[in-house]
Amino acid sequence: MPLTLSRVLLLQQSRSLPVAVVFCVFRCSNEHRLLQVPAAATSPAIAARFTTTRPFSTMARHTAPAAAPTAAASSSSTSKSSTATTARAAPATEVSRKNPLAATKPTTTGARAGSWADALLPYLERPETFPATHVHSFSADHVVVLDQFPKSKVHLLVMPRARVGPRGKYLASVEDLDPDNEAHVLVVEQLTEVCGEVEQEMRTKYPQLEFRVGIHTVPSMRHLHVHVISQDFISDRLKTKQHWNSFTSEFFVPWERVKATLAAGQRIKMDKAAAEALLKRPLVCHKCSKAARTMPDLKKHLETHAPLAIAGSSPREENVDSPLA
DNA sequence: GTTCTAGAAC
DNA sequence: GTTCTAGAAC
Repeated sequence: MPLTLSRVLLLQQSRSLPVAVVFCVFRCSNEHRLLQVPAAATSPAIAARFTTTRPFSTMARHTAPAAAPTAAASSSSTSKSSTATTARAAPATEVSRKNPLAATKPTTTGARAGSWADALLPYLERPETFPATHVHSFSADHVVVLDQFPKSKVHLLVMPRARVGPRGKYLASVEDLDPDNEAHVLVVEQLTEVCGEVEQEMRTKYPQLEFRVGIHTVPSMRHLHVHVISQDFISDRLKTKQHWNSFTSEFFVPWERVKATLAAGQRIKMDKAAAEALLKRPLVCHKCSKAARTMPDLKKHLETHAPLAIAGSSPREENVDSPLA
């Protein structure tokens, strides 16, 4: 039987395969070429992002039918949240097999109901219906979602589920938050706690990665979501200058700053024109400030900063008896 | 000729 | 948010 990613993770989790073996770089069937899995990478959906040559198109997307969870996915329950978080190991249900957008209901925040801007809504309404490839964990108050177009190796979204926005709707963005509203203050406290827990969990699982927690000044998605994103930016889904600048310029606002502003009794008011200008900034490496002419150039450069375990396969590795070379 | 960007459509 | 693609850049 070929040693697939799913099987390796299953064996590792059932303790029948030493962690060291999983950590090794090995070659398997035509399905996968070089496979590098960190020792602690027990979340299959995220661990899959550490597969340097596995096409990301094999992962489920927002707008595509959700894949049924693999055996490995069904056995992953590592969250130990202190806020009654339920780690996901849900079966793929009718809802999750359909296009999530099909389940959206009319909203009152402007854009057409059921549009792409509402793609996060089904996660808020029925987090229990999604497989572990989509929902990391949830409680009555929050849901932690795996971004389906991750711009880094680890990219999650933390969302509040309280319907305390205008007219009893979900909060659309941080601009909805009122520092004088007790329910909103509670939401901010809970979000801060969950974000902290998720960030810590990811730091523990992926000690070679750095993380940032924050929001986009002008979010494209309608429902309030906080990004927990690793700082490698090694991802096939990172494609445009706008993607890059949205996470590496001041367009990305640290959650701590949002929290501090509200704690000072001020509402959040974004300068959208200034923010949009940030997205058009020239490409500059977030680690060493090296300028890049094009996105492909920048992405090549980012590989030089990536931790060894997640960097793309080196020319040397590619030359070692690759079955596909 | 190919690569890459950026704007329209969804 | 993504996809598609015209045309700019090389």
